[in-house]
Amino acid sequence: MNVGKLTRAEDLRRQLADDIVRGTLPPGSALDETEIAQRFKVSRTPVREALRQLAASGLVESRAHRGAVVAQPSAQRLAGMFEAMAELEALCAGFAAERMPPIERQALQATHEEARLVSQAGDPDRFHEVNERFHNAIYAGAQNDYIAEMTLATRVRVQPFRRAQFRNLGRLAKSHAEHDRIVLAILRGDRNGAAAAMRAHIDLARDEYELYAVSV
Amino acid sequence: MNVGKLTRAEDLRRQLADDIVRGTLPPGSALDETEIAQRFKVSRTPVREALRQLAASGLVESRAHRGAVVAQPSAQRLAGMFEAMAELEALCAGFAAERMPPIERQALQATHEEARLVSQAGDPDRFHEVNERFHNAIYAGAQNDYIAEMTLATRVRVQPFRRAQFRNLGRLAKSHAEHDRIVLAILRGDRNGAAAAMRAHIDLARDEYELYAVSV
DNA sequence: TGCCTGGTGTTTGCATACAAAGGCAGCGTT
DNA sequence: AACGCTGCCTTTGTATGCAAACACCAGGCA
Repeated sequence: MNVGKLTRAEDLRRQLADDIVRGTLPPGSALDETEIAQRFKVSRTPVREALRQLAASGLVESRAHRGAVVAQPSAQRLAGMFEAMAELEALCAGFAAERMPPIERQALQATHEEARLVSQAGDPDRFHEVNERFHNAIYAGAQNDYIAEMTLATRVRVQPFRRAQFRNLGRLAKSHAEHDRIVLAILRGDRNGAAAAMRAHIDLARDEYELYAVSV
Repeated sequence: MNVGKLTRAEDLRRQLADDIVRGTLPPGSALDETEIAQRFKVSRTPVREALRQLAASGLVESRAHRGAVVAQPSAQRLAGMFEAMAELEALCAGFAAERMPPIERQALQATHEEARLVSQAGDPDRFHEVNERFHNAIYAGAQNDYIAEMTLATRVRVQPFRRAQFRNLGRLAKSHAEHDRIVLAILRGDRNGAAAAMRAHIDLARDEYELYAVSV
């Protein structure tokens, strides 16, 4: 159960965060301390600590004496989170265009190429994984760990609301075409171009989400 | 002791965060659970919860079985935090230029005017307070709560390292002159101008910090 | 009939006791 | 004399029990 050197609370935190991000625990789900404790065969203490940390990171909302639920932001707040993500990712892309060392540029190109193959194969889950690596490579390329962490955290918090995104047919190919423009701009050191291309990419992803959301 | 409706853990979190931000607990200070519990006359449980939350917010660092200390970022990471702050504040200022409703614009002007008087009076503590209100008004003006929170959180995390900033002589007057350019750009709806002015303002504040830091 | 009030039940918040993991010091060995 | 090992001690991690707060329901009063 508690493998390795991880503490139980840390283990729970990861597990719950994963369930939230992957959609197993959809927004609004109640998180009962006792129930979780029994399910994971631990006492309430580490469960409480895990929930506190998740609340601090924004994935769950908890109010005193009234329990915790998976965060369910308003439409307005969600729009704000998408906007923040667009700006942060654009910032990372812009910095990456200026600062990314040659080796990382090559790795980015390789990941991008890998994504092309996967998108042609039409495998949504695998594309999702490569897509994450692609964006992470750009965060790292910005050469600013603090900004990279903020950007990743925002992506994680938005993730529960863009689940079935790549299920949607031509999205894979379109996404890859947008990535293409981003990569070219970064490789040619064009900060403004990279930022603009990334902003456009995220905005399109948001639009896809909205199309999906209204149809649910 | 536990006045109002606040829970003990929440109370402790605020108190400790305040002590860290105000410099009472300088970076690197050890945070012993038992010692804090005795000092505040509570058990270790709420102390642990408070420390966990502070760790999640980045103000303290804690490693399993090895205790918690007030966060002490490397010079490189601190530089990254300053850069992030500059970009986030610039983003807020740019959005504010486009989106701020008339009433908030008037309030911003009023705060700015108040700061002028205080800077002429040469009262560092009071200027610090008005300065915070000024920046908060711009965060709010961006009309995006998520971005506003991120920006404020970054400011808070950097705060322990810019303490004695306004002690330094002519900094008050210079700061107010920079604010002037920011306010003018926002009022004329000049997004790029506002962002650029704010970025310059934060960069100068960072430079002042570096001057101060090397002399310690 | 509708609203307020009081009681009860369920859930969270806190305290205390115990377990376990690291760090350190002292001793022995090389 | 220096290095490594072992055992203790300090500190954190977890469990459990109790207290307190909120929500819901029932009963009475307007």
